[in-house]
Amino acid sequence: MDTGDDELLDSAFLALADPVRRRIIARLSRGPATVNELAEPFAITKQAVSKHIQVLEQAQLVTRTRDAQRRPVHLNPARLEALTAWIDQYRLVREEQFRSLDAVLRSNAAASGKQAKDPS
Amino acid sequence: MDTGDDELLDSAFLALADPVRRRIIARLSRGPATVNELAEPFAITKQAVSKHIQVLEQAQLVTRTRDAQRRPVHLNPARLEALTAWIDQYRLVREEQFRSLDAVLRSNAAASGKQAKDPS
DNA sequence: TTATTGATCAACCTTTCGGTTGTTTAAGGC
DNA sequence: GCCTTAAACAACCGAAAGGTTGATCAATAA
Repeated sequence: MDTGDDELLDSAFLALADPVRRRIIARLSRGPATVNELAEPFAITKQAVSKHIQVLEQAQLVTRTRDAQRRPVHLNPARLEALTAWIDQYRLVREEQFRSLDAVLRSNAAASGKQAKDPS
Repeated sequence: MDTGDDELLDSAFLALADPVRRRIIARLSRGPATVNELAEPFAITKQAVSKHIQVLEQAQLVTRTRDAQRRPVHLNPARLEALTAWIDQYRLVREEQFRSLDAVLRSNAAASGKQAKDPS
């Protein structure tokens, strides 16, 4: 389960590490779209866009449904949430430590009766 | 400014798309560490770990200070926050639309007087 | 000064990524 | 049936990623 998580995080963060794919995500946040629609704003071939979508799909950031010969792409917000959850797990720990350190510094300054390194 | 943002997002998401670098982030969330300390748990060379840290540094996810001959690495929570901000920007939009769609479906079901596709 | 320790630099190798062109599949429209 | 359209598949190419080994630099300790 650990390794599976790892691979999902690998592929998801890698998927977001490309401006084309981030713009696709941005577009899909306003609703589903087909490959042709998604490819339209870009100066690259439709095949290249199709590959980008495959990367997003493998990361489970998007899913595809069938609608006649069209294959609309949908955003999967749950996977995006998993990424923010991972980041916040460590970001918040560190920020809390900053606050604690700050508190210690203030406490020491008060106990010593001298001014701390406060630039004011 | 836009392109700069793009490149920062590129490098930051790419930096997180590797299990070694994510473990380094996890370690640094508990406090600064040197390259040797960071390299210890891994089965790869110190040089490889040094490269990983350079990737994190270029993405501004970590910074380095000088302490005699040691060069401790520090986590930069602000950059992590920028990533969650980017993700949430689109995740929340989409989730709100889901709620709206749900409301429309419920409304239509009520107006038609027939049962909706409610599985209950 | 010399040796030691912590860390980077440099070259090289293999794999993967982003892109192309060209071909095939699948579903509708006529 | 045939033709058009949406999209995937396949082979290929250049650039970059992740790893190695070996040499170098910078700061301390002897």
